[in-house]
Formats: sequence, structure tokens, C-alpha cells
Amino acid sequence: MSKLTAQGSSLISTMAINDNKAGMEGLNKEKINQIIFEASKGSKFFENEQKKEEQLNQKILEQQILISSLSSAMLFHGLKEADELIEKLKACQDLSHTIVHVDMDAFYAAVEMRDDPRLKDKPMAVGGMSMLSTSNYIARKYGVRAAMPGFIALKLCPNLVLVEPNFTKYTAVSQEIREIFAQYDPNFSPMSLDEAYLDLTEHLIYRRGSSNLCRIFLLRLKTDNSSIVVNDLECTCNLNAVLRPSVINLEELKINSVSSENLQEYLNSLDFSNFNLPKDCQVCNKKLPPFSLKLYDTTVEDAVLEMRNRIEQRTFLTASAGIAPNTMLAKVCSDRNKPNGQFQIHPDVQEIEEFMKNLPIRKISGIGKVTEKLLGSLNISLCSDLYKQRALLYHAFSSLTFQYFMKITLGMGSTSLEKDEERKSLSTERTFAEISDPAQLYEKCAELCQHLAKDLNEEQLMGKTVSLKIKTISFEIKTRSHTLQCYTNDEKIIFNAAKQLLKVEIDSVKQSLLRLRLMGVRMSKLVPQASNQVSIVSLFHQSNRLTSTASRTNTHNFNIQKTDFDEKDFSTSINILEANDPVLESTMTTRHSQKSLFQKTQSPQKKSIESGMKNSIMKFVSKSERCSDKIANNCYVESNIKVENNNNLRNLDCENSSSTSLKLQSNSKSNFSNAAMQNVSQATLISSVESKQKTFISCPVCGQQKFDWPLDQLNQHMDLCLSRKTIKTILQDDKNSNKRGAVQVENDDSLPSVPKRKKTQIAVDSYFK
DNA sequence: GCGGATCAC
DNA sequence: TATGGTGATCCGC
Ligand SMILES: Nc1ccn([C@H]2C[C@H](O)[C@@H](COP(=O)(O)OP(=O)(O)OP(=O)(O)O)O2)c(=O)n1
Ligand SMILES: [Mg+2]
Repeated sequence: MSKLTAQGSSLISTMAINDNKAGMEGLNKEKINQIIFEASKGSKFFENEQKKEEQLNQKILEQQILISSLSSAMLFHGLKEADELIEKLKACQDLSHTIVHVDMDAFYAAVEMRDDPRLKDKPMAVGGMSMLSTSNYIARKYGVRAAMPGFIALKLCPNLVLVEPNFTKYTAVSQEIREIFAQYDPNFSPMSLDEAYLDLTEHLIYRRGSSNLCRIFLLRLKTDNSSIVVNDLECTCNLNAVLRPSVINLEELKINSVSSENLQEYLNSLDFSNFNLPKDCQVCNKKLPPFSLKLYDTTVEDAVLEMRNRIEQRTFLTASAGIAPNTMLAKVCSDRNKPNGQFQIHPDVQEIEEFMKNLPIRKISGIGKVTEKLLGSLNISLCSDLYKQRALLYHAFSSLTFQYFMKITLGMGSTSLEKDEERKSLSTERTFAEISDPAQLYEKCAELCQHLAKDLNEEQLMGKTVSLKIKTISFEIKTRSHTLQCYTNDEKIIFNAAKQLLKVEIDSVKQSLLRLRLMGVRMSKLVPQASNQVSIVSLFHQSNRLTSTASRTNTHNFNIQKTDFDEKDFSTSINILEANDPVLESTMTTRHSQKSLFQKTQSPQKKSIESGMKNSIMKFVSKSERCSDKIANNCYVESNIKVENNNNLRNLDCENSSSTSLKLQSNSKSNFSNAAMQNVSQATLISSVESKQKTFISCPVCGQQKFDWPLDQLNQHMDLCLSRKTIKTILQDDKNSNKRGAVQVENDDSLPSVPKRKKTQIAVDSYFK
């Protein structure tokens, strides 16, 4: 009899070890896959993966049928279309930008190793028995990587040390590296805590005219060429902040008398013990460590090396970087010499072509396992194959995806970084031990809604569409959504909607139980809470009672008795809503939210994310292996940004580059009923400039409903808001309720329009460029 | 507009 | 024993 093996037909391609990551070259894939297979087979998870695999194979089959049905005339047409597109693309290829992608090495793992040096020479991973966030490079040799369950990782590598994640630390490091990024490109685009795109084009222009002094930075002396070794007695602050100013302002440092060619040699010959420098750090009072000075050239390579070294000096962590004329290439390059390396593709068509020729498509951001397999069935595995098969691709994929593929094969990508975009959704989800009892399911749902409502308030957002996500114990995922008539941030209204979506699912499995392992709630169609504007309604409220609310619930269905979905009640009533006092939490907010890099040059899919898992339930393994942080937090968090700025290349107030760029409404033909109203509304308009692409006008009366142009609906809505009945209802409602804040009008016959159109807006910034 | 799928990190 | 969380986009209805 034959034993099932990973090589047999039962191997799940999408489950096999993924060696696409840095540090995973040339490992024993066969053995690893066999272990993964043995550990997984028979599980619910595995069975679901098998199901997905079959689905994918079916899709491939259909694709093959479609392809084989193509006549030669159609193929010729595809070829012609492809070639025309390629000509057009080539014509607008832009090699004038210098884009850099910076990515920290084994980020979470590196932070944990930094803070517990005993981990440095051991295979380790961050996460728990259920799931790993990432692993260090030693562990990667065993096939241990991100998104792998810890218990399987331990089978691959029995000596693996698991460390639970510390998100506060990762966020703090992220802030530090972003401060450095900002000095090279104030408009840098963070993709996650540990990586960002930068456009160095402008910096390089500046850099070429800068003095040598601006390009000298401190390096701690390393005993070997691995990581910086810290001594308990020595200062661990950022030397380029606490000491560099003193050094480069030294009288004795007469670098102007030295030629650029000999300057580095001269710097090496200096003995700083002879100079008048502080012996102790002025921030932490510890002894300052020995250092050397390094001069960086005006080239990109040196600019990026300088940036990476400054990151390492500041965080004791290494970064890798890619330099190229566009984001797509820069991303690939940053992986090329990982860890602690960099790689450049020069702005040269031939060099790009040469690079793309043998590049596996899987290396391109946006092409994942599934697309790889799909393309594989068309004999495409390298980027150059995309060109060879362009006629097929034209027919087999959508126009957008086809264009994406053609850009890839030409080595084209985004040449500009998008500004901060407003978020489009906010969600929370949790995996748990099986729940099938409806009452418990509703309770879980309520918890999630409470969590979501809190997050919405912290972000000062309201939303209109509530989505419920469920994953059964067999890993089948479903989402169900409902769009409300009003924007809301009210936990109860959210729960009401989610509850009913859940009920439908519970009821749909007749005669049996809905058995879940995960539930999630998402809010989308978001608009900002217009909290900072004085609404006429709030004046009524204030005159009616003393308490005024800032971040309380903003939805208020005060007048329309809608028989709407969100108002229906449930027999399955649960008492979870009584203990819902909003708890104030001090939250660490990242000032840069991720940005999407979407351009016509970018993947038709995926954009950006902050790392999840923050709330993931992870258990300690080897607690005893861990030791307390040796390095005082203060030293790491210490930014000293002013000091660093004064002597640096750029001025940067860009720290808080959530850049409050004012937008002007280019065509504001308003239709307000009187001049006074117009004034109110203009104020409202100014307060709603946070949206780059969309401008909403809040109702100047209730301050809650948002309107897009044209303003007919606003006018109509305001009539209702100002009606005596409405005002009466507000006052009445205030008597009845002691915890409502602003008011939301619901107009049932003319629904407040969901903003659809994008208005052309002009950023004031752009006038000052 | 909705739901499933894919992708990134 | 055990296979995450958050956000975004695209495709086909
Ligand atoms: N599926 C994933 C992938 C990543 N991360 C987290 C942990 C990583 O440390 C961090 C950065 O992701 P990277 O893809 O950049 O991976 P690393 O930085 O860990 O390794 P490297 O960049 O050296 O390949 O995001 C995660 O939680 N889940
Ligand atoms: Mg990384």
C-alpha cells in the first residue's frame, strides 16, 4: 500500500512551504513540505485548503478551455492590442524619479532579539502555538516563517524559541524610523510599521549642493560586523541626536582644510579623546560609547546607506532598501540583498529589461500564490513570460489585470507616492474556541460591535455599511452586509444591524447549529464625525441640559420612526448593552496611516495595511527564556529631533506629516436659501477638508448628515432639520435621554445621498511648490 | 451594492 | 489542542 506523501496528488500547492521570502533560499523543501503535510492532513483547515485547491483547479480548467477556444484571428487581435498598449506604455515611461523602498529585517523578531541578546544565535519566532507573525533568519533556514502555526514550526525546528509580540515596542520603533524617513522625503509613504516608500528625487538635488558636514554621521564602533553590542553602562541613545551636534561643531574639526577625497581618511585619523566633547550623555547620563565618523557621498547609494545606518544607530535594528525608478522595482530590490543590504536598478531601459528577464513573477507585489499558479498554467513563471504570452493574457484576464501584467513585464510602476488617503473601512474580528449557542454568538457579536464603536469614536468616524464576517469551524468564510440609512457610530445601532445579519445566518442552517470559530464586524462607507463644528442642534441641546458631549454616540434617530431594518428588535434579547460606559483608553495612534499606492501602474489588487495581531491571543512559550528589557525605553523613544534637525539636510516639521493640506473647492456654486446659511456652511466646508478626494458638506443644523454636491439634497434635508416638529422632537428627546449627543436626522423619502462623485479639488500646497 | 477571493504585512 | 487580524481591491453578479 502506498503511504500518502506531500509529493502525491494530495499536496496542496497553496499550503506548501512558501520560499518566496528572503532568507529562505536553498532549503530542503521536500522534507519541509512533508512535515507540514503530516502535521496538517486530516484537519478541518487542511480539508478547507483542499476544497479551495479544487476550486482553483476548476478555474484553471475553465481558463484552459477559454484559451483553446481562441481562433487564430482572435489571438492575432490580442497580440495587436497588447502591442498597442505596450507602445503607449513605453511612450509614457518615466525614469526621472528615484524611488526607494525601505524594509526592516525580520522586524518583530529583530526587536525581540535586540531586547534579549540570548535569542541572537537561536532560531526564534514571534507569535504563539497557533500562529507566528514572523521568524528570524536562523529559523527561516528550517522553513519557519510568518503566517505559520507555531506548533508546526516546532515540528520543523524543535529548538525554535517562541516569543510573544510586543506591539508597543514595534510601534515605537516605527515612529523612530519614520522620523528618519521624513528627513529624506517628507511625503514618504508608509506601507506598514516596518516599511515605506520614499521619493528621493528632491533630496538628491539638495544633496548634490550640500556641504560635506551635512553628510557626516556617527557610527558606534562594532566589535564584529554583526549587530551593535550594547554595554549596560553605556549610553544607548541615538548618538546622531545627542552627540553629533557637538562633534560637527567642534572647533578642532577643521574639515574645510581637507579635500573631499581625503576627508574620510582624515576623519578616521581623528582621536576624539583629545577633543572637547562631553564624556557622558546629557539625556541618560551614562557614559558615551566610542564612535567613528562616516562621510557619505552625494550619490543615491550613499544617501540610502546613510539612512540605513542612521536607522541602525538609532534603533539597533537593520533595514534593507531597494532603489529604482518606480515603486514596483524598488520593492523587488529591497528584498534582493536582505538582510541589511541594498540594491539599485538604475534608470536605464536596458538594465530594467535585463532585470525583469529572469525575475519570477511571484516576486512582484500583487502576485500571490493563486495568481502565480493561474499564470503557471499558461507557462508563465518569469516576468518576461508575461510578454511572450501577451496575446493569451489579453483574452484570459480583465482589461485592468492585463494592463497590470504588461506594465510588469516592461518593468513599470508608480513613479509618485500617493498622499495619505482616508481610510475606507474599519473592522474588528476575533477567532475563538467553537461557539454554537446562539445566545453566545449574539453576545460575541455585541462585544465586537462595542469594540468597533469604540474604534470609530477614537478615529472620529461614522459609517453607513455594517458587515458581519463569520468563519465556520470548517473554515468557510461568509460576509453579510447591510447599509443603513444614516451614518452612525452608535454601538447599539451597529449591533442591531449585525445582530440581524447574524440571525439570518443562524436561521439559515435549519435544524442544526451555526458553529463558528471566528466572527468580525466591519464598518464601511465612512465619513468624519463633524465634531468640531457648532451645530444649531447642539445649541438646542445645550440650552436644554448642561452636559455636552464630545465623543459620544452621534447617531440619533429622533424623529423618523422608521420601520427600518436597524430598528427591529429581537426575541433573542441579550443583556449586554447595559454595561457599556465608554471607557477612555489612552491609545497609541500612529500618525501616519498607511497609504495606498494605487495608480494605474500598480497591482489591480491589494494595497496597504497596518499589522494585525495586536489583539491576537498568544501564549507564552519559554517565558523563562525571556528577560526584561535591558535598554531603557526612554533612550529609544527619545527623539531629539530638534537637535538632529538643526544640523541636518532638511528642516522637518514633517514629523506630523498628517499634513493638513487645505483644499479649495474649485467650483462652489452654492444654493443656500439665505446668506446667513451660507456662512455657516462655509465654516462647515472648511472643517471638512480632511478628505482629499471627496468633499462633504455637513448639515449646518444637525451637523451630522453629510452631503455631496450638488446640494439639493442638503437643502431638502435642512428644511426637515429646521422644521418645528424636528426641533420639538430634539427637545423632547433630550428629556427622555440623558446620554445622547448630537443629532442625526433621518429623512426617509429623500435619503441623504451617499457621496458618489469626486470633486476636483486643488491642494493649497500645490500653489507653493 | 453585495459577496467571494486575493493580496499584503 | 492548536492555522491570526486589518484593510484594500477586483470580479462577477
Ligand atoms: N503574515 C504576516 C507578515 C508580516 N507580519 C508582521 C511581522 C513582520 O515582522 C512585519 C513585517 O513584515 P515583513 O514582510 O517585512 O517581514 P519581516 O520584516 O519580518 O522580514 P523581512 O522583511 O526581513 O523578510 O509584519 C505579520 O504579522 N503577518
Ligand atoms: Mg520587513
